[in-house]
Amino acid sequence: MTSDSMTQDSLRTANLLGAAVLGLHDELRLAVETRSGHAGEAPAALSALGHQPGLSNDALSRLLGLTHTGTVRLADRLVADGLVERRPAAHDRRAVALHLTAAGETLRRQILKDREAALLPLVSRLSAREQKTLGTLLGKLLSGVSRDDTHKLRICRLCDSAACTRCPILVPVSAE
Amino acid sequence: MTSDSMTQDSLRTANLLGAAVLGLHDELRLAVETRSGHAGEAPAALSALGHQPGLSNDALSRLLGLTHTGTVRLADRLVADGLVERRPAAHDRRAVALHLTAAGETLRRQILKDREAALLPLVSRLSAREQKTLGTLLGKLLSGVSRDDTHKLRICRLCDSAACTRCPILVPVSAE
DNA sequence: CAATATATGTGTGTTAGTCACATATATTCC
DNA sequence: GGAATATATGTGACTAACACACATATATTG
Repeated sequence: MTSDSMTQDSLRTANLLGAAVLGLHDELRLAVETRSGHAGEAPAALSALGHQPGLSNDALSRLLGLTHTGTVRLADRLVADGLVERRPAAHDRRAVALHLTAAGETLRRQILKDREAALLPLVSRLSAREQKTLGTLLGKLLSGVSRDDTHKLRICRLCDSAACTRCPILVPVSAE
Repeated sequence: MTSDSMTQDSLRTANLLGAAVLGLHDELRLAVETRSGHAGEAPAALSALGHQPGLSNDALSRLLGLTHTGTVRLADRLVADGLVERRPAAHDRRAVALHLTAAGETLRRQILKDREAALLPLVSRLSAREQKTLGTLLGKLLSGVSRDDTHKLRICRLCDSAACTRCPILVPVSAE
């Protein structure tokens, strides 16, 4: 195999990966936005607050990739909808601890279920062996994109912790 | 392997796929929006008009998944930026044929290059054999999501036709 | 040729953000 | 123990990228 054809093959695979990411993202976005009744980062916010209750606005903004202000406005909307409540933070009287309400927790579960319902039929078209291979390859790709710890949490902001066994990117606490 | 563990493994793979889609989509969105100076579907519109010059507003709206009105406004912005021009359509005097200007074509190439620059280093972390396997698996996933012909074109709206050899989902683009 | 369907575009509204700025609390450095 | 500085939240004003309701122009069909 010449270097040129290798490059050409890599380009093809890269392009195909881009198409898959775009096509699947469309599906997943539709799934989580329809249920939540909110667009943008609202579903991710609910999911992240499920993982890490008591997150501050500031921490949440880094996780979602929004500005601080945008996150405050997002929290406003979620509070207005009765999905999130602002509590005083434990050790910092400036900070706010964001927590899901019971309604927020219910909605979060439904969002994750809808996301799963969009993904599972696709994965199920593959054999058990193919699924295992896909998992390995995705793990390698993800370890390539992920940067610092915040970014890793960011990538996982819509994950279902119940389904995330042996997460390939939040790997052990070793040296970062 | 019990059915339960199979389901659990599938769930894990599905979740991992979701994380990869989200993490990669973040990267790709940043890449194409930064260069284009527009958010939302503008980069995809430029790319799609590269594939299919002369697309009508109506056809473009279906491709991008926007309402007709949203597409008209998007075209307004692109025309105002000198990237797109509206020409009379060939056989329908109601319709408008959207074409890239020279500046639009240049920007389109840059957008595709930026997208490729985000994807290629990731794919290159895999061996040639792994890349081939990934391509096969992605092809199967994509044939699972893609529905009608319009939807297939939609998935490919940001593809680089130069890199897309042996596209696993797309029927020939010739006739519109 | 009348009725209907299709394609574009305008006025108005909404959502999800942004930036600039103000306030309150922590932290750090003499 | 202050003073300077950093951090965290929040408000006012604005913008981008859409959506909906409606109007107009052209095609198509009965």
